[in-house]
Amino acid sequence: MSDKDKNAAEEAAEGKSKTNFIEAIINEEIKEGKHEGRVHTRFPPEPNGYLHIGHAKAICLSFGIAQKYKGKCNLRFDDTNPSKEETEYVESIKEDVKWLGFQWDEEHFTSDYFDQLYEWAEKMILDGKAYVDDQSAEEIAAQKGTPTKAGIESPYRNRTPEENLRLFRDMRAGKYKEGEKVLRAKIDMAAANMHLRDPLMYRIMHKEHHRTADKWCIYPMYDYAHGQSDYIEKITNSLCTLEFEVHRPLYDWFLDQLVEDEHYRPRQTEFARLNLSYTVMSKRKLLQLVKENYVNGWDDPRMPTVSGMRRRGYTPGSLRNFADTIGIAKRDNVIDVALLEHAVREDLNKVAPRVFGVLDPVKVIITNYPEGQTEEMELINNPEDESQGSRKVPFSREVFIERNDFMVDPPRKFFRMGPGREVRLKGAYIVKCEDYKMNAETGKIEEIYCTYDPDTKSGMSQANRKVKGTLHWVSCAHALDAEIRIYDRLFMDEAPDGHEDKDFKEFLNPESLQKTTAKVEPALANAKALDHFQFQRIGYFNLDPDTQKEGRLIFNRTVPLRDSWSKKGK
RNA sequence: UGCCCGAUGGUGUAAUUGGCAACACGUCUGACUCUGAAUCAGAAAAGUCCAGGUUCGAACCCUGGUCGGGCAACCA
Repeated sequence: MSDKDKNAAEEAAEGKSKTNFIEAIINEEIKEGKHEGRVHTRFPPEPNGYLHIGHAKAICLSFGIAQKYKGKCNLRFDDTNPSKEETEYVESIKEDVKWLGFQWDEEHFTSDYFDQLYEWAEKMILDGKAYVDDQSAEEIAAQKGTPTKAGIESPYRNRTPEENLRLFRDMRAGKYKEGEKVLRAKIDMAAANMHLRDPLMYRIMHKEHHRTADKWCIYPMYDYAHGQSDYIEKITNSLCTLEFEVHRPLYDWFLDQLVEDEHYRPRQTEFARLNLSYTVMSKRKLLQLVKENYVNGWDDPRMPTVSGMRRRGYTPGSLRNFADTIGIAKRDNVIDVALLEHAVREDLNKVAPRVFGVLDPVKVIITNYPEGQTEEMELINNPEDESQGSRKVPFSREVFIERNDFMVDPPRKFFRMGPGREVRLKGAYIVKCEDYKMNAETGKIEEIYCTYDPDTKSGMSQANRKVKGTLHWVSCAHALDAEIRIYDRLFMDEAPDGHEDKDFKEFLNPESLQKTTAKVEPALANAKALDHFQFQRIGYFNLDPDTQKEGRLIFNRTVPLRDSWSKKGK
């Protein structure tokens, strides 16, 4: 654990951070002496996909609460549906949780509890609380009624416990086909809460389970498994998202039937899930993007997955800060991605070295600089961290600058180059734009002609002269060509998330991934590959995305014109 | 026309649980800058969905509305 983490934990323990409503509930429980002040949470993903930024919020919450109260937090894989779950996902989830900076106290699988759950099911059958239904899924659905109309009881509802037990054991023994029989809880077909209308507890699935293989052919449903798993693990606070709110009465009902030690009864509390603007987080849709090759895998840098964001250069700390900033509440929310991007910039600015690279080069010729001369300019690697030192960058008569760092007719607050203007080439000289060559047909700038002031080299007497702005540059003679993948937002507009069936792929940004040849400084010669990300206001480079261990570089500004400039004119 | 939940500046969250509505992001203005659009200084912006009620006092409690979300998978 880093010092920073420690401080955060201590601060939280001392109650310096703001308290959310869940902490208020826990404080109340502690005051009442519930669980003897013990706090034990859990993060229970289904291993059917990769974790995304929404999960990161949930992880920070459950693990964060445990840290704050010096309690425990378990990682539990909710693997009750073998048709969707895979070991690949289990591994990625563990990796992502660790990367986020959390270590779970216990690791479990719901499948570890299949025996116990089965035993409890038999008990419920014997108690007359559960029965085997022979009807089809369609028939059961039809009998369920609607939110405004009560359901009707199954003709099999009143079988004797003995018969139910025999049938249930036969189900387990594999005597029936999928869909032929199910086990249902006997609650109330007229309940106002649809989830209480004799919900399914077990269904038959002749499927290989990623952990129990073919041991079972009946699998428990989420509602039957979750509360009991919490109970088994002695979870005190079971935190989940809002859509499970209507499940809580059922969660409690099952516990009512089975809890023997009230002391260990867990409590479910719901919070609002994260919604991010311009971001699709539905696992189903992310899976579709992967399967249909719209992206290059779950960890494609454009994906909102934890692994994608890792490749994109987000730091664990920035994600935790983000989670902390958005807080926890029960009301639906949509967070602007700008807030997330702000969190990375804040973090990256402190750690990432700066380099020169020109994505869209225009040649600048310094007409009064001696031909063939080269100077080594000393550049600070990170203005926010002296310990990162400096490097030498060669300078010569012809340099590339960014195309959008020059405007023929600059608006009021444009501090970069324009005809007749002086700007500083960062770490080198002040230059003045004397002339430029424009393609008459396309209006494209082809070359810019400048003169330099030899007395203004960084560190020299005249170096402090005020100029409009500062530009990054790369010497033409020394520039390296770098194949760069430029990543931008995956979705341009608000694509429908969740279960809406509109084709969200229509909202994909066709230019979310572009390849270009940029001019970069020689120091990047050993970079294996460069991925460039547009974080709204800074360009960010990830060196060597394969190992993900190498550099975090900030390419000196690659910001497009601000809207407000064009609005205001000059 | 059922049940459950929610509603506080543009956005998101607070408000010592009934006691001066605060913080962050964003926006705007100015300053500064060898690019961090960072930083610094300042400003605008809600009177807490509406209508009643209780109270010395209500964002908070009560009643009735309005609006928004969720719930009818052999998914989780």
